[in-house]
Amino acid sequence: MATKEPSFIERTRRAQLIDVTIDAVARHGYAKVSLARIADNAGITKAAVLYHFRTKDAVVEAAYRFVLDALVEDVAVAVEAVDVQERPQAYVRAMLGHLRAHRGHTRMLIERLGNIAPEHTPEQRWRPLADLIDASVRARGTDGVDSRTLAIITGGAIDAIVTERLHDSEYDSAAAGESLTTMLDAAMG
Amino acid sequence: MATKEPSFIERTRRAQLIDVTIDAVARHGYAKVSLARIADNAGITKAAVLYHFRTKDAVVEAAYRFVLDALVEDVAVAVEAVDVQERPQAYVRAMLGHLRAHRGHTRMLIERLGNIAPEHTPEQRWRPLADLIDASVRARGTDGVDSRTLAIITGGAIDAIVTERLHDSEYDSAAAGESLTTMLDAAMG
DNA sequence: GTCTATACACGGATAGAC
DNA sequence: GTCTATCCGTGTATAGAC
Repeated sequence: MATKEPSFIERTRRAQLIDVTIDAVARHGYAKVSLARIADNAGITKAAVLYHFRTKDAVVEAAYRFVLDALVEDVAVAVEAVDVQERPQAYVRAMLGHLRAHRGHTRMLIERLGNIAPEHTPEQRWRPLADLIDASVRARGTDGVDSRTLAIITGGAIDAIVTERLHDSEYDSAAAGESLTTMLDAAMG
Repeated sequence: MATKEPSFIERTRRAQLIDVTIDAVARHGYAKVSLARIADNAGITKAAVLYHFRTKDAVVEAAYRFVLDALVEDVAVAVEAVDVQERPQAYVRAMLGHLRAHRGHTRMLIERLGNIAPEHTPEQRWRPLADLIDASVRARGTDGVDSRTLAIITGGAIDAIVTERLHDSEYDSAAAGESLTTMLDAAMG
């Protein structure tokens, strides 16, 4: 039972709305994005926006999804390009690199990741990295490593580095990433 | 010229409002606290709340301040109780310990720290720990350590550990703290 | 000095006109 | 399929009761 194919206008409008929403969040922050602002920047009325999305949150969620998918895709490619032992470090570098390359996406991602969305458990955030860590330590022959904690620590550290760079564009997030990978490497034995 | 002494009722009401606000945030999250809810839980009207505080944000800010002051005080005592070399580790332990002891304060703190308040630069967050790290490495005779980055990484890691515990009260944040202090110790040379 | 009543502006959501 | 009119909730300002 395939759902109805969306029309051309439908897809165009949704893409446009996602685009202006990402922009609005980058400019004014997650909390201050109003439906009116999104509608205004898209050149339509509030109700017209709510025709294409059920609620305002759905618009923002879609924009977040878009940005997140780009990140996940990018990181996945980078991670798979290297040897199993080096994947956790590649994860860190790819994450920071992607956000440096897509500065407009940064604020959206960090402000959302910080918040607690009912439907996204924190596990979804650390599980992928924890799996990479498990595989890496297995390949190294080390053991006794708590991959969950290591992934949580590393993820939090990445957030903090990115946040710092968002406020100070002179901050060298690549160098910070190297410090982090070094610490991670040592912790994995 | 000293500012006017606040009356008994004034101090009592403010304390009560701060209390119900902390509770409301712990229950429903930072974003969903409305002035109406605060007023309701305190048994007065919205306007009465705004008599004691200029705006809704001022109420929430005061509640945040209250919770933050308790944390800072607690951590400062713990840090000063130990030797200079061990202070960064004591900072981590005290931070996690305090949040374990005041679970009702946790959500308030992390949701606020995540957000970007215009008046609070991120430096205020990492500077104290960076100073402890600087003093510690000086005492150890190590050098070449980027204390800013190390503080940012550690602070982000603490946030992530606390967030995880907020969602899974079975999670052993003390053990995670030990992993973190070990990593920090290694990074300081 | 402390509070209630009321009124307004704005944001989000819905019903129904076109 | 798109937008107008409208409604409800939230934050804020003012007047005035006690």
